[in-house]
Amino acid sequence: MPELPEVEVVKRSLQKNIKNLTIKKVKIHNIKLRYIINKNQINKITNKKILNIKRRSKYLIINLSKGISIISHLGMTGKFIILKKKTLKKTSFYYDLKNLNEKHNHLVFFLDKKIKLIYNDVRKFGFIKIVKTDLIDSNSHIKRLGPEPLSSKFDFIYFKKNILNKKKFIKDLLMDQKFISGLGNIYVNEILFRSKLKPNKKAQLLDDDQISKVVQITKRILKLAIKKGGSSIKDFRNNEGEMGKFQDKFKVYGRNDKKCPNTNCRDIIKKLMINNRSTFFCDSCQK
DNA sequence: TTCTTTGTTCCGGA
DNA sequence: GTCCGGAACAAAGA
Repeated sequence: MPELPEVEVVKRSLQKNIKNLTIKKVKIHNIKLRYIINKNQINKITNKKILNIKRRSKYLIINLSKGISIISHLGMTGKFIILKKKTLKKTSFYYDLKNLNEKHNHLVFFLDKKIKLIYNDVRKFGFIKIVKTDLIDSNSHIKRLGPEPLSSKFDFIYFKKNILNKKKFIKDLLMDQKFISGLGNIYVNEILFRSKLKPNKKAQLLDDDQISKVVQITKRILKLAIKKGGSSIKDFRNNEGEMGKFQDKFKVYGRNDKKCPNTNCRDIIKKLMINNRSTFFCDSCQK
């Protein structure tokens, strides 16, 4: 489930592998992703050079020549896979390819040097949109996004200013992309455990120390997760078919009924639904 | 057949 | 007008 760190890992991998290549041809196997892809959109990106790959929140932005860009969201199970003749021989990647169900390869981009970029998405909640580069900031997906958690805009002062009168639970606030963009259910559960905050604590009740802590922990966890190559819960893989390693660092996510990882605590991790999302926490360690 | 999974959007009520 | 919670939606596997 790609959240900010996973999308960042994908971005870096795309930068390494497909930057400066030209899209020669695009084959659509399935037009029905989150939004329907039409032939006209595909025509706009053929014979364009890939200038840069960026990330905003959980969105990938691929800048092409002639002022055209691709905005993509991976949804739950979206993956970009880079296929080179050379990489086929690497065992880990080859293994992964064999296990990849080809019927979920919805788009194939044929690039220079016989490199193929495949968009594979089992659930089809992800999307690809073609937009003019100078209209990205005003795009409906992008324009309402709050600050990037790793930017200097997300700090103690911003947090404190924006929780006044916030009756939301702290968990819902961290999930709110208008407040802070890029976090999803998994990382929010982990951030709250490490910040020692109950998910259903009202945001406006956080004191200064708690605000400092949650800001600091958020940045630290995201940086570490990026360094570890993201998290592979079910099927996240980077472009080269490799798993992330951050899931080994999970302290609460998916660990309901198991012992709290804090050595001096004897409680077990509880699971409850908040806003229809699985929420994992330790009743003793989180206040 | 039903349940679960996710991020986003929409709607009704406060 | 704004805020908030809940539900709907997309698809498929268990």
